[in-house]
Amino acid sequence: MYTESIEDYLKAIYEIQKEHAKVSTNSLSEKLNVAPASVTSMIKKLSEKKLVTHKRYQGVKLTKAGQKISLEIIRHHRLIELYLAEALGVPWDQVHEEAEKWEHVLSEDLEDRMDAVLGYPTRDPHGAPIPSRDGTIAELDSIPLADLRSGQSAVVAEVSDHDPDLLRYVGKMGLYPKAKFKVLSIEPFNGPIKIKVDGSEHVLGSGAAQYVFVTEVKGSTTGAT
Amino acid sequence: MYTESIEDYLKAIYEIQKEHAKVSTNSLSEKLNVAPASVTSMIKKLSEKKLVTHKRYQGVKLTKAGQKISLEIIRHHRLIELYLAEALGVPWDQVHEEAEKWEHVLSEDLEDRMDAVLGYPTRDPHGAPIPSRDGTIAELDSIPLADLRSGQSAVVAEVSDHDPDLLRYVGKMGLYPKAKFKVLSIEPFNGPIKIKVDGSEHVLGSGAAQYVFVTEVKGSTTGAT
DNA sequence: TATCATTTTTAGATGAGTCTAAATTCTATT
DNA sequence: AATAGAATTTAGACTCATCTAAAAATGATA
Repeated sequence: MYTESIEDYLKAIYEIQKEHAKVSTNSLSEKLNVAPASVTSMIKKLSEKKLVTHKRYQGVKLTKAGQKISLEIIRHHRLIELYLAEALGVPWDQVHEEAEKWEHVLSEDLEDRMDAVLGYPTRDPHGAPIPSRDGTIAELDSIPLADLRSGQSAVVAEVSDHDPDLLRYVGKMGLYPKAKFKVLSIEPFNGPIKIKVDGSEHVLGSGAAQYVFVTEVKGSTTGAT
Repeated sequence: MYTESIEDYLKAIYEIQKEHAKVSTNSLSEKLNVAPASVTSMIKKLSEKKLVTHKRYQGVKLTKAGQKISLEIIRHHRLIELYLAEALGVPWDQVHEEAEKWEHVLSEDLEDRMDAVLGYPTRDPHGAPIPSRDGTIAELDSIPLADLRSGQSAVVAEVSDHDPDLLRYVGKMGLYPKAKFKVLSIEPFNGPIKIKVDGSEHVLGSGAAQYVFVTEVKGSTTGAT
């Protein structure tokens, strides 16, 4: 077993790697809320344990072994989130925080039991894919809502869980995973976006729209500038 | 919030205090699997935080504040045990280990949700009382099964959860909390005990019978020597 | 291409919790 | 009451993860 701290680093590296290719000391420092010097010394340790590869001043990259562990933690995290939401009615903006602590102490046996009770799910409450036990993960092919055009309709695939306020904000509009909606208008220069979800209209700031990812985009691409 | 280690010490002190009045450095050392010197230094810290009182060479005692915290942890522990058994079907010999880790990271909100789902229970799967939120606990008035006499019948109140093997052993005989049974014979000098539970007979070593606590004792006290 | 701001690393310290070995205090027995 | 053996505490060291301050490397631009 690895320490909680090591698990947190590996998870953070995986998440940054998914978006940025370069996983810098600074990005980890920000994500984990620790000083850059602390990151450097942890990187040294992870590197010795062959969980990451590291070239000085060039960022880190997970090894096979490192990725396996990070996906195990992410599996724990997302199964827990879904379990809390489904079985105990915890609101989707609170499940992340709870899972953040529990994920490090969940046994494999309990993981399996939760998985079974949930019916072997593939998505967490925010739409993020749940890695399988053997370490495969179905990453989504989705785009930010902010990139849509007027007149297009789409389906919510995933909402970033990094900020509870964001989740409450878009939740009030009904923008949960699998929700269908239509873009009525979208203003230029990152202006507000008017959408129709389940019969009712809402206006959404572009900041939030960056963090709502959608699929099944249909309709005119020429509606607005 | 206190560290996991502090919580473990407080819980251990509570548990020893319940049986032994003197909570010695050595008893803590054994219960927590740490060196006696480590206990001494932790006692110093707990004492500074006013969670225990301590006279050198004379053992420790929980303060009001210390007891409150230890009961909160025990509440977490026992609610989790019951939840795991009821909601996820975890066998009663495994719930302790799982709860031991989870108890330290359980939020108050989740505690409340589990409490409600379980219907505000008063006993964990081993029959131990669950402290209330405000820190009251209904300690049981029970005696070890080993102290019974031939011919007496009684009801299982609680089984010690300190050893999973013990739980599996007595579980095979049906000696769960609330089970009624009758002592058919009991041999002297800590000999084997023959009992009848739910229609079938079993023989039980006195070692195990020390850790099974019973109430509602009825019948002859004069049956055996 | 030389310089300067940014990023990263090194050096050294800190706090938490643990350990071993040695000293001290207590207690039971003669 | 003296003393042997057990329990407890002190002293000093270790690991883990972090920090701050300072040095070094990078790379962007004038």
